[in-house]
Amino acid sequence: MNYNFRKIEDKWQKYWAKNETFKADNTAQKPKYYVLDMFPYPSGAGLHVGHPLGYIASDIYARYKRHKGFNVLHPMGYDSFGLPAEQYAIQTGQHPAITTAANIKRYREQLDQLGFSFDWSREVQTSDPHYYKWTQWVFIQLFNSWYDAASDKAAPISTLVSIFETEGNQSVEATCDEDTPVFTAAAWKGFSPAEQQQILLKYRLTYLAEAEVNWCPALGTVLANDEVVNGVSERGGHPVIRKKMTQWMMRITAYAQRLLDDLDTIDWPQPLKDSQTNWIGRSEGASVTFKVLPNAGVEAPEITGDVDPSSTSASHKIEVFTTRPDTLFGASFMTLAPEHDLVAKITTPEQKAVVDAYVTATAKRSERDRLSDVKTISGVFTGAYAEHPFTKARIPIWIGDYVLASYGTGAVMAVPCGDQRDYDFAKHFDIPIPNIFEGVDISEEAFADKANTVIANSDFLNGLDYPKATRKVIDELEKIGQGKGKVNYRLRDAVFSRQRYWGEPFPVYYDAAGMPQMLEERDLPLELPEVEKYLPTETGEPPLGNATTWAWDTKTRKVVDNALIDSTAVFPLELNTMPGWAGSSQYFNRYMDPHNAEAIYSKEAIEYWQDVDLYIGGSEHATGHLLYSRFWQKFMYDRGWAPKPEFAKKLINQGMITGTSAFVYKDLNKNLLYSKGLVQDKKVIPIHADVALVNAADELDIDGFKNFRPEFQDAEFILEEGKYIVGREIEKMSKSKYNVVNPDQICEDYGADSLRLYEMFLGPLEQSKPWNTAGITGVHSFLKKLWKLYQSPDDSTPTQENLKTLHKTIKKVEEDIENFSFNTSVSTFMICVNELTAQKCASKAVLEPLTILVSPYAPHIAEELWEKLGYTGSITYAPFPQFEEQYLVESTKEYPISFNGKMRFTLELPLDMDRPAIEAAVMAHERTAKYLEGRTPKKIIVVPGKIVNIVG
RNA sequence: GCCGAAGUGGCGGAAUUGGUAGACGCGCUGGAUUCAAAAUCCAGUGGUAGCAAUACCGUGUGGGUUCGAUUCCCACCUUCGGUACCA
Repeated sequence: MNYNFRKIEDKWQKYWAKNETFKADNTAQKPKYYVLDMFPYPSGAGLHVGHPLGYIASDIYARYKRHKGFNVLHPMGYDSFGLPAEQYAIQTGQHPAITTAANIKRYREQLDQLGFSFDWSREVQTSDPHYYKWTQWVFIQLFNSWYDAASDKAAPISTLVSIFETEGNQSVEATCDEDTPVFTAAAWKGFSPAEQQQILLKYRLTYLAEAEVNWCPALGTVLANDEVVNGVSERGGHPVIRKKMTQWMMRITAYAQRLLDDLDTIDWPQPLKDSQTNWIGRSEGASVTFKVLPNAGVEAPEITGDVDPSSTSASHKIEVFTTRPDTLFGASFMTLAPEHDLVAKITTPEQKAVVDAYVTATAKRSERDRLSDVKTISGVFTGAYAEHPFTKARIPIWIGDYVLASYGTGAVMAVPCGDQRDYDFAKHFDIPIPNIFEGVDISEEAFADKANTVIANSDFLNGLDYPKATRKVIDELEKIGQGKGKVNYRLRDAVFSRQRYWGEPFPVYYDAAGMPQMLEERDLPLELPEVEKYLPTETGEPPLGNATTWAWDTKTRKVVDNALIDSTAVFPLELNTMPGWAGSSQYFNRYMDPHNAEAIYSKEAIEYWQDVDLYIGGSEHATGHLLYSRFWQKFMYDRGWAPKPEFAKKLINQGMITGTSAFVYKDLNKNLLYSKGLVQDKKVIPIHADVALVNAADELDIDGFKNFRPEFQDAEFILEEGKYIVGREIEKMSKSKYNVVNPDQICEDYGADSLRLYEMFLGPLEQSKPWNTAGITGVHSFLKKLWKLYQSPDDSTPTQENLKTLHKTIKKVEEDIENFSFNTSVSTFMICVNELTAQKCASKAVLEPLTILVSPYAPHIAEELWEKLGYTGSITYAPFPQFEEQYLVESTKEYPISFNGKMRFTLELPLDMDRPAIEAAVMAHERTAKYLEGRTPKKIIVVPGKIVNIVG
């Protein structure tokens, strides 16, 4: 009987579905193990062979853990809100829900075909109101929380209000907006409700702010920093400009230090940790305040109200952040970012024209221009001067676009002798460069070597090194109240608003005072309204501005027609929607109890499952999803809703499977296509050919190609040896590059088990590697051999040889699975089957454990063979075989021999090796012998002619 | 520029803590089977020299440590990923 993989796979997939074989139990007594894949965005293109790589790996591990006696949670779902469905809707008018549902259906078919052991009863979809009800719920909890820096955790906003009522905010340590005024309890009570709300907004973990954002005109939306790549949008590559807008923000900066510290507690890949560390960008230094000297013609400082007595001081102040406070005496000028608030206030009338021109010119330049053009030095003098905190020297204040408004305070104290950018700026504008380093020549470039710094010409810092000088200068600055030690982070609060339709609506309406009000938990979910157009409105409002029924009636607690808005009982709802990462920041916890309608998940469920034990997904989410999720989890932990401050103990990044694109070469001017070998140095344009039209020998199917690209119907093909040979190049697998290999066809030709084995066999899980279907015959013939081995299983006693082969395999496969080296274990299987076939082994005592070993990798055939061996039911929970070393050691023996009549040592060597051969081997290695003289090694392992191992 | 990963046959890739480099698979060569092909099975396959046994050379380059280095150290080259005027 032949190996009929189609019949077998179909049979067992139906069996698993019918018996709910992989359904996880929330109350089992077994130890738990949670294996999670990053859930996919269901795109219209379906899966290609690269997508399932991580799913296969996690499935192998999940099945392995089941064999090891764990209660395994292995769920799957869809991150189904997103831009492509919306763009498709804009083009076709088709509702995104419809396209999304169709795509999900297709994904599910493809996933089922591969035989994954997902517990589909726990499926979630982020665009399902039953799911996003809880995304909205978390948002409300964030709104109702503040960050108590004293206890270093999030707390309910009500605790903050009671502090305000009893003692004002003077002693409150919180992570809040920089412009938060200081007030007393009495002042607090005197504020109107709207004013109180305004102040609380400065403390909430999610808040509204006028923020400079990445605005993408082509997409009509705001993008987060990680969605902008090289100044253009990650999706579509459209230009992005800076724009000020009122946006919902997430106060992730409150968690910067904890996000950094807790990286040490999780087993994640070092490169990924490095990029998070980099992204958070902690730097230690000091903040220093410079007074701006009064100057004729400079506008008088504004009095910003009576809440903050400190702001009524006589002059403007510039606060800077520096990592080199020790070089304070080398500061010879200051530079402000062109966008800095003070620029307009301190510029002298004489300088006003040039400054304004510079500011306007900079604003016009896109972020991309500014980045690509880092060499040009530009800037202008404001005419104003600041006062050095210690020397009281007059320091000119410049503006320059090398200073970024978004980092630190948007202002720097420029120390040209110690910083190359300051140095270049000073040289360019002829600003003095005082030297404050002992024994260092700064005539050519700045001296930035902290480790070898000795300070000079710096009053009380003279002779000190970097650490000492830093400590001293911070002490002195604190004494005069003009600075303090400070830790600065590059991490910015995350913009949480998107001007899109296909996302979670905010559970927010705006009251008569324009203040945001949250819906209550019982009002959720607030479902997306229907709109006629998915584009932004003509007035630039988000797509939800097109909805006619999008107002909140506070009496009936229902969404009502916009016409009913009266600002007493009926109010407008928020028009923005949440970004893509909202839905993916808690899904791993929701899987624990996905159908709970009363809570995001039950306490029992999360107490049982705790956290993800193994998370597998791509490294492209390093500074997006994986950072935001850690933030949400920490928040949930602070507020007592999650038992662990980190959601995933171990994470593996699977590598990308790249495609091997094929190219034809068109003559630059003529409708001529050259075979690859004939191109040489002719001027040609490479054009993608569909890889399906090329055979394994890189030969193009010319007729097929003419159908594929009708514009070459009449083209002349210049052949070599009667063939048209294409060029090859490794590229990302993508529809537009015509290099996509589809798993359906492979399942059809070779079966899912072959595909699973082959994807693992291709190479190390974490490496990126090119797809090449040719090699799949190797693993496929392994399955056929395996099948043959089971044709007449008997009850015979296994031979020593059989047992050796088996236990060698158990040992290696178990080690490989634990190390995620799935590629080498597939090789081990092949060797095992070849050996057993040669040994003519038919013993059930060997075949039974072998079936269990293979089952995580090739589950369908394993189930079928399991049945052939006479077992009923699924192999899924059969105990993983135990490795026993006794079956491996039979072929070596230890010999005590003497060498040179002086030393005694022991050899471990094959039985068939004679003594003269051993001695000849040792003699041949004089240098080794010399090394051995005077020593007493425990054991020497020798093969003819060479020493393999010396122990002791 | 900075941070990280990686360079091994024609190809994908193996190689426990330093211990027979190239496992396993693809491809290729020869053979068996076949009217023929597919499929299957057997043998060979890093390079150079040799009929052969065998010898020498071989893990990006140049050094170093070691009885012994793909593995450890230093310098450099190349490729890929991340990040970028971060004060």
